[in-house]
Amino acid sequence: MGFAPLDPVLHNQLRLAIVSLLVSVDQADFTFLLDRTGATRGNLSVQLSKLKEAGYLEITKGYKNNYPSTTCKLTPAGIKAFEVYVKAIKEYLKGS
Amino acid sequence: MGFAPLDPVLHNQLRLAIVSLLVSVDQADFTFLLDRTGATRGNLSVQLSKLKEAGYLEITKGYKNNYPSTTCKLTPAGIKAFEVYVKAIKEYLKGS
DNA sequence: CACATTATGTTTGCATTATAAACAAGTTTA
DNA sequence: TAAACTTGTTTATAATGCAAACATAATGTG
Repeated sequence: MGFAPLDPVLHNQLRLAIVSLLVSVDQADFTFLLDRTGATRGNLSVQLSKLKEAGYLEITKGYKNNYPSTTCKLTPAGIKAFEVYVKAIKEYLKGS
Repeated sequence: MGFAPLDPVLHNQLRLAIVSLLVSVDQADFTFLLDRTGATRGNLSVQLSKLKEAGYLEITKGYKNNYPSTTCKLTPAGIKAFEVYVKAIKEYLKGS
């Protein structure tokens, strides 16, 4: 039993944190993710775009209290990818 | 409870696989790691060097059947780092 | 009203990383 | 001896990560 490949989209600290959060809360806006992950805005913006481009999340832009607000939600593909990733990486953690 | 940072030395597919293997078998040579990880020689060589440079493993060069043989073994720091990494990444996998 | 400050993100630029191709050095086989 | 195999290292470059700089609009403040 070799090591399963790790989805490169998810094998990144910030993107993994984002997806991990979204799996739990189902939906979240930019500011929430910013707060929970501790990332910079720039990095968060970039990584959200990559997750979107991968088809793992859906981004909806709207307004909240007159301010722009970006809302993120995992797609079914995103949820599935997370599950696959979790299963795969657990193989690597044996021996722990 | 935020997300703990993930040791960048270990947060790499090949290096993690190497360390994971070494935690189990205690000691292994280049060819064994090559076979088990499926990596290319070049990549394996580079990543072993990085693990060594990080102080996570000790490399001993010798001969086996007249051929050069590189033997790898985790240092205590390497073992500790793996444990810390495992604990840290498990936080990200909640919701699975 | 004018001007600073806050809120929310995006784009850009540079340093780091990952990885395979090319190279090296020696051994076995025919 | 020449070809092929074994064991690894170095190098070149493409991809990635990340924060600084930029952009835009709303809100306070004097």
